[in-house]
Amino acid sequence: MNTPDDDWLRLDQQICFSLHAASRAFNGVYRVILKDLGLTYPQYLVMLVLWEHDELPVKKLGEHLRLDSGTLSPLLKRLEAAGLVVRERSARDERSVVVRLTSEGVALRARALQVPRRIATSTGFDADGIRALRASLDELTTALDAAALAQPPAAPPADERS
Amino acid sequence: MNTPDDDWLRLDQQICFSLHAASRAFNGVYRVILKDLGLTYPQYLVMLVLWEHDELPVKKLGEHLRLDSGTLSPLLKRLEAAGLVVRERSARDERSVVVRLTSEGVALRARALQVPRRIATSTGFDADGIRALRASLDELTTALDAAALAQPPAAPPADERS
DNA sequence: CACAATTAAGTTGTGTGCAATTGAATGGTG
DNA sequence: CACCATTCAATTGCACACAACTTAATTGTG
Repeated sequence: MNTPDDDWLRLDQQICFSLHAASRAFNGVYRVILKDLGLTYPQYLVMLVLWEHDELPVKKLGEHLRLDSGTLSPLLKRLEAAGLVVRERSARDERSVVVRLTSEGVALRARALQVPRRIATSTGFDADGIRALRASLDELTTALDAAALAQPPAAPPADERS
Repeated sequence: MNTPDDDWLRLDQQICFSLHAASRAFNGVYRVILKDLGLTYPQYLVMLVLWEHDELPVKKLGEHLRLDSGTLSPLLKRLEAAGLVVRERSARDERSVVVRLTSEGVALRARALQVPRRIATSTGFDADGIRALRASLDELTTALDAAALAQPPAAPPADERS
């Protein structure tokens, strides 16, 4: 069963559609469930990290979430406006901004405790199924990240004179 | 091994992180590869559908892609500006707008033929692995969509008087 | 035929996501 | 110590994604 280029365009469609669709479907369920908490999905991800670390510089937050300041800055401003976090420049390194939970932010955790179970139920997967899927996705992400670094055919080494 | 709520918040983090990360990693690889074609990832998805159907009303396109006019209208305008498609109101139903490939749009398909193989390589998965992942994702999407419809606790039946 | 309900696109507003740039602060190096 | 490269946030610009609303056309019903 060889796969001529023409068929590949169809098969490929299935793969990217599937991931794209799953991602947005997940987002949709989170949106519904998180509405009670007044959080968006990405904001919830930030809160999850903060609930585990209490206080973090924006940089570290970005590393945990794979997001840069371009995304985090406005998002954190909204969380601050909502009274869930405060941001203040670090005393030791004035370049760094530390994000800290307010008491309100800490308190929200209690109401968030029910979220994971509702999500898990919504997936229709059991614990093992979720674990397996997560493993596949992580493997995929690792491979894709490595490939993304290797791909850029338009960005050569860039030394050799200059 | 019971899982108290406190642990769930951690486990959950893993799941949504994984999917979120995988989705964006995929997007990143597509971005790099599609740059040659001058397409974004969502635009590529639209083109894939059009390469199979040649001409479709916006509504049908949205059903294939699970996207609404709010997303498609500006996206299609950009594809039209790029000379890949034309949009014209249907003669039979003036509400409907039909999207059709231009000869340039048809021609682009030839250059897109190499994309799926490069993507497949980037995933590091073989055909079976991809198939399995796709199956899991589709299953997940189906469950999530069903759950999203069932969830809304804030949108009761809404008949019973009124 | 008249009119309400429905349907299709488009528009508006909000919130990411990311590349590219800016500006301030820090850390070497000579 | 002076200067340059690096680092960290923030900002800007562009492109989704989606809810809510608007407008125009069509359909169903009386």
